[in-house]
Amino acid sequence: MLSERRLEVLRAIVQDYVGTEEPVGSKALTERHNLQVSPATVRNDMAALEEEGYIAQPHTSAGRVPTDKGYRLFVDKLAGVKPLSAAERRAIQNFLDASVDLDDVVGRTVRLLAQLTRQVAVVQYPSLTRSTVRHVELLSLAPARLMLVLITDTGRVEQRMVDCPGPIGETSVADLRARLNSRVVGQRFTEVPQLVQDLPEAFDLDDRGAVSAVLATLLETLVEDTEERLMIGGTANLTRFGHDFPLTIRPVLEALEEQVVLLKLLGEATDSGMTVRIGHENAHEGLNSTSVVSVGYGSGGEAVAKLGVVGPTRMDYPGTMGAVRAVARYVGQILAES
Amino acid sequence: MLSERRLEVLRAIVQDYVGTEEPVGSKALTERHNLQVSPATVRNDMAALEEEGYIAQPHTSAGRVPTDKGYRLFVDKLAGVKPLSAAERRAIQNFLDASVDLDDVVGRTVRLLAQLTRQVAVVQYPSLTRSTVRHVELLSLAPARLMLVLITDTGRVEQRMVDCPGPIGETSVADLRARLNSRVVGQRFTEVPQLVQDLPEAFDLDDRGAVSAVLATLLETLVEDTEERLMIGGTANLTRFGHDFPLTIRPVLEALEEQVVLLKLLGEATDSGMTVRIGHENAHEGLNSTSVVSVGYGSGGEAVAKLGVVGPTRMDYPGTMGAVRAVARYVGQILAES
DNA sequence: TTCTGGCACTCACCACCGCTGAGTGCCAGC
DNA sequence: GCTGGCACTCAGCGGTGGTGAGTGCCAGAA
Repeated sequence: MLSERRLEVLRAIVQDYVGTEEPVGSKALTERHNLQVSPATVRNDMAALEEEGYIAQPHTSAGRVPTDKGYRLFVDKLAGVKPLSAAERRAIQNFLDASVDLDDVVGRTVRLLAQLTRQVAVVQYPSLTRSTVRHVELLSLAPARLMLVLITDTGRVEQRMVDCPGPIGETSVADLRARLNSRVVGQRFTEVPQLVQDLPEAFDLDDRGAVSAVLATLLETLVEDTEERLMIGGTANLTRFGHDFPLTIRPVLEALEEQVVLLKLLGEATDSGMTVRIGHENAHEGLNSTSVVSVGYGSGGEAVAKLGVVGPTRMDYPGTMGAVRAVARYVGQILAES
Repeated sequence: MLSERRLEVLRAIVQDYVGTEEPVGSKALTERHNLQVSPATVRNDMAALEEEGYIAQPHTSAGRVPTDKGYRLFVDKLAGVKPLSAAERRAIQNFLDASVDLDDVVGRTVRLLAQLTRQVAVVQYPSLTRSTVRHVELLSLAPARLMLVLITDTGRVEQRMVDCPGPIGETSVADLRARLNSRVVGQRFTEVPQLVQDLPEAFDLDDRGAVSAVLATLLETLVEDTEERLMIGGTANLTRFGHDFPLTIRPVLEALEEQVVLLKLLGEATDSGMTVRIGHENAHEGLNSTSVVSVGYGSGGEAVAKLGVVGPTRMDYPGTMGAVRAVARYVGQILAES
């Protein structure tokens, strides 16, 4: 087990390295943090920390740099979450309060997160799985063509074309619309299938084909849309990544363009707490030199989606975690109000 | 006026430079292109071209590099648009045909363009200004709260909350819905305001407040949504930009995050032809070392929105223009079908 | 007039060299 | 277990010289 002082040394190394972006040596450490011991002692501690794999030297005769394992220990044991200042919190609230619709909420959240953390921000649109149906609308566009519009309690709207096997009259459409709504409004997506399965039986034989087509499209929309949409922002912050550019930044940009990768990234966060994945803990290898801080947010007590930031492993963890948590909290409030 | 051969030399310089990314010298030129004259002659021509500002030397004793003015001449006079191969065209069509909804069409288009051109792609969502109304839907959510849903012929759906000054009955809502639709369906957005202005008069005094609120929101939506949405992709291609990285790429990433900038960028394209803006021709200074190739696309004869790519001034113009034009054409087809 | 071969010149790039200084590991002594 | 001292390592920096691609200019040929 590492002594108290050695942990203190590790903390100091992480803080200094994050600040200066340069390997930190024993002398500088004793000067900047009042460790009350000599550089030589610190060197011994560093040797021990290196032995255990918490820090590493880029090359002999250079200072030490934290490893992924070192950051992990730092995040788990040594650092808290740094709360935002009152002014910052007010600014967040004002900025988000000005949103006009769901797209705007998400867009603003992304910009806000990117700006606060000076990193790349990722925000998932509120999930449909946990959402409930607010309204289903059916419109006749042509005799055998309908448009289905689904509106959720989170303010999301999805629409699909439905091509029916045969024409369906306006009154039948109205009837179907009414019956559909009376059954599914206020219900969770997951419960919809069983609630509508016997609907075709209530209609004339002539119309059943069309009704079935509508239901099929509806169910498909519910399922398909569980694949969430995302918005990302602040990619310009990647330029602050490091000096050895193209190689570092490229795989990250590529990873960020793949929705699937991003969704997985966020997906691993648990509902309750914040998740921090450091360097190689990220499954995707393009993100091996990045850390991801993510958290769920929700309108009620439950999380409906996730948001987070992607940055270099050398990031200000307490500050980033503070910002992510605060933003998630406010977005939740905004969603609850609307 | 430049002689035929000098134009030929300029063309050769552009082609070589685009291929190798290195300043091109007189000897290499005569070897790679069969110019039928000696390097010395070419040197004289180069001196003349430089005099006129079409090419420049990064430093003495280096080869020549085209200037923005040189590229401009190349694009205007020396290069055609390189059509895609039959296989490429088939691939485009197959890929786009698989789209399920508008978001998907735009998303696929962006990915396609980025992949074909190996540059950053920007696609504007079909504009509402030129669109027509397919349907307006009104839903009562609470006694004095309605939801307004607007569906366009391009498949776009917008929804807004309407808070009415007082409660409005279900029959009045249905009446308003019917009247609204009978007046505006099939009409252009720009014509809607005058078509609905006298609607409140058809209602009881009790309901007029609510009707006015609905109309106000509708008109607001029409106007607001002329600010288009965009989708961008292929940012990872920026890493192929140049060697002197952070400085080149950063302002571009920043510019790409600002919707306003991008919209202006595309906005300058004329409806009919393709627009190529080279280097300093772009108003935004972050994009001074990039070229933008853009073109309008549309479902009918008319352009409803724009799309394009952003890349280094040193880009393969004929190929890029070919890809952009082809993609725009197919997207237009897809939109016309749906 | 226009093109060509020849020639001197320029200068970015690269490899090499030695210096400097931050940082290290180890050890003997407190 | 901590400290001061000491020898060692090595990335980074600036200077140096050679190389070669590329140039401009000029005199002579077509």
